[in-house]
Amino acid sequence: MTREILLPLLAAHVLEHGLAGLSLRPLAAAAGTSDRMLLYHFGTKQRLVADLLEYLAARYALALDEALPAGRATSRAECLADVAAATRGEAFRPYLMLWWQIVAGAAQGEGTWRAAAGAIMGQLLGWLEAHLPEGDPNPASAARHILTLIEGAQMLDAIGRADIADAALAAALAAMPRSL
Amino acid sequence: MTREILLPLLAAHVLEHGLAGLSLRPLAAAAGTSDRMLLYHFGTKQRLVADLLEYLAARYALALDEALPAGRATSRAECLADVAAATRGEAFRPYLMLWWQIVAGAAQGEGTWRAAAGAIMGQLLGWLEAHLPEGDPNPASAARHILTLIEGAQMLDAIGRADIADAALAAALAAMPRSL
DNA sequence: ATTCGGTTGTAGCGACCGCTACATTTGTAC
DNA sequence: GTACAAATGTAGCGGTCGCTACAACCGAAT
Repeated sequence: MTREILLPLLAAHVLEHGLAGLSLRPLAAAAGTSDRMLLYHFGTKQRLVADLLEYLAARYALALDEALPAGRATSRAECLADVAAATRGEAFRPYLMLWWQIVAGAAQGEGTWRAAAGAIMGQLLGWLEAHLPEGDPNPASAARHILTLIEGAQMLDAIGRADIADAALAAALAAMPRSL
Repeated sequence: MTREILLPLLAAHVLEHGLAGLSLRPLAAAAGTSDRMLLYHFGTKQRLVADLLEYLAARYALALDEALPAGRATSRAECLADVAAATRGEAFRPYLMLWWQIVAGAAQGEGTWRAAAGAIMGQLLGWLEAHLPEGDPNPASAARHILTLIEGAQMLDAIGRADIADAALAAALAAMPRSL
């Protein structure tokens, strides 16, 4: 049972139960092994979590690529609407539950988590820039604007105030000229 | 040493060290008492945290009222700029560090935290609606829009990507007509 | 002076934590 | 078949956790 076989099983457990109170023995049991073997493969709980974070970030990027439409949007507004529709669905809830724990860890100043969070945001930013309309005069600025709106909306979703997020995205869409 | 005297001391420790790995013995030591007495006063760690959360939310609301300008803004853009300036400063960093842990807890489905998070967002929303210009045709919508932008920006601040937040707010400001 | 309820200290329970020492099994190369 | 390294099981270490039993202290009412 190598690390590569282990990682998806560990990821499944973490996606269901979160990273907050993660402890080796239940995690190992969920993967059909023992704490002893997790430490044998990863050396340390800290490194296990770091590796798991990296693996989960890659999986999240993959899930994004599947869920998001392939071509370019025809306007900034459509781009925002597409990303909102794709990432605010039920399918992404486990990832987002984890995401807010990563943000919390990063806010606390922990380097590993800050790096993971920055990488994930960078990836999303790259996707946004690549999917804005060809003719957009300032895709970098538009992508950052959209990303910030999406993340604010997702936070409000997470705390059970999706109503605020809905209204906000509607207002933002209304303020974005369809011609762009 | 009553609960009312204890709460500010506990809050200070939590603002510095976070809620994530909170344990009674160091917390008690920071307040000059013992785990034994914390449980005597609060009954249970769970209720202690709930009371502390309520106290911190009140303190945060107070800090907001101090930091935010008193009168109405003259435009949606000014309103956004005012709130961004007030809440993205160094003074609010401890509160925001805590905030993302509350969000993470709420995302995990924990009721107490979700309630606290919803209350805090409700308060901020109320302030925003009250400080938009008199003539705003849809203050409810504008407040939700601004709130979402602010929260997205604060998340990006928290993970060390304030650059994205800056660009996003600049773009959002540019898209908000000064005439509103 | 005594009683008594509210407050505090001491000590420790049982559970879980990350991690490790040690022995054993297993697979493989000779 | 044997030797050897990788993989795994067993058991437990030292530590921290939330929480509690018990006794002592204290101030006020009688």
